[in-house]
Amino acid sequence: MDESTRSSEKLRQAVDVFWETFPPLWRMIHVHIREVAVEQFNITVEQFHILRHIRRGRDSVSALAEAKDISRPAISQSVDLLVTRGLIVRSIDPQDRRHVKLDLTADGNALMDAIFGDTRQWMMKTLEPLSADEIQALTCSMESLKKIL
Amino acid sequence: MDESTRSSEKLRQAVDVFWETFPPLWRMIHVHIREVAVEQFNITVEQFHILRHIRRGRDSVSALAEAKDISRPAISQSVDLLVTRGLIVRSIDPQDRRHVKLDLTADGNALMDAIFGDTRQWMMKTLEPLSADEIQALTCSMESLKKIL
DNA sequence: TGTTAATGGTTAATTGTCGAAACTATTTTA
DNA sequence: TAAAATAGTTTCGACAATTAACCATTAACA
Repeated sequence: MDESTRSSEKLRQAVDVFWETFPPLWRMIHVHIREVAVEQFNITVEQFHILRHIRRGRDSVSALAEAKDISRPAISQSVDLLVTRGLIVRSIDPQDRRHVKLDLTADGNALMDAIFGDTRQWMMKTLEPLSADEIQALTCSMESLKKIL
Repeated sequence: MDESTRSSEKLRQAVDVFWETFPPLWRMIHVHIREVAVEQFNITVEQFHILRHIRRGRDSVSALAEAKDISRPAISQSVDLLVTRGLIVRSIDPQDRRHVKLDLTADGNALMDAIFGDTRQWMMKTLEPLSADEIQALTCSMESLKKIL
């Protein structure tokens, strides 16, 4: 077995273990967020993700649509709902009057703080069984993944 | 700073880098699967996930509903569609006639083989820039995550 | 400079998916 | 044997997503 064959076997192995791990993990997180977001704050998980993106600086309908890979009208409607809920505000950019800037309100920020705080607690609790080395390896792995995205 | 404070800082760090990495990564995968599943095979990503679960042994409506955390009627309807598409078959378990066993048809299996093959190729290509050590660390991390789920 | 194209966003109409409630059928339990 | 629990489906209402058409603004260019 030559070098490249061996390394491609490793790759394949990584991909396979990925499929056994990521989907259930993501699902757990999804379920947890839903519990907090829906039951405590009465917003859907999708709305949570929109708020999350706005908080991270995606401040227009187009940017959100691109980030979430759904249509602009769909975003526009969700934004409508979140505006009426008082969680975000629209404001027109004087530099480019086509651009409608989106920002979290104080309420929106407070809600996100609460959900993130809660989720972080939960995730920390979930990861607690791991050893310090495993935590370290996990962090490094994610750093290297982030690098290639 | 005592021992437990330091380790909880590490945990928090892991959680934070997680949030910067996972959602965009998952989105990329989602987009890729959609490209293959929708454009080549004309099924939705959600349908793909149902087929994936069936393939992995979740062979009843209830098991799928539990695994995906959505209602049984929703699953039942999706299953309906996939049956009419000829991708899965329902069969009644003679041992327990309430239980409707779900199985992929030859077509369904072929479709999943194709999507998985394609996706694996794509993921391997995506992970290729990583060094052998990084791949190794990634695999280990996912093994340890799998352990605690 | 004035027309055209591109960008950013919304509205309207349609489709599709999900969930709750109600139902049938089967099996388990008391 | 009657009641309860389990497995699945059907119906119906609510919500979310898409496409097409639209308005406003800015950029491109002939």
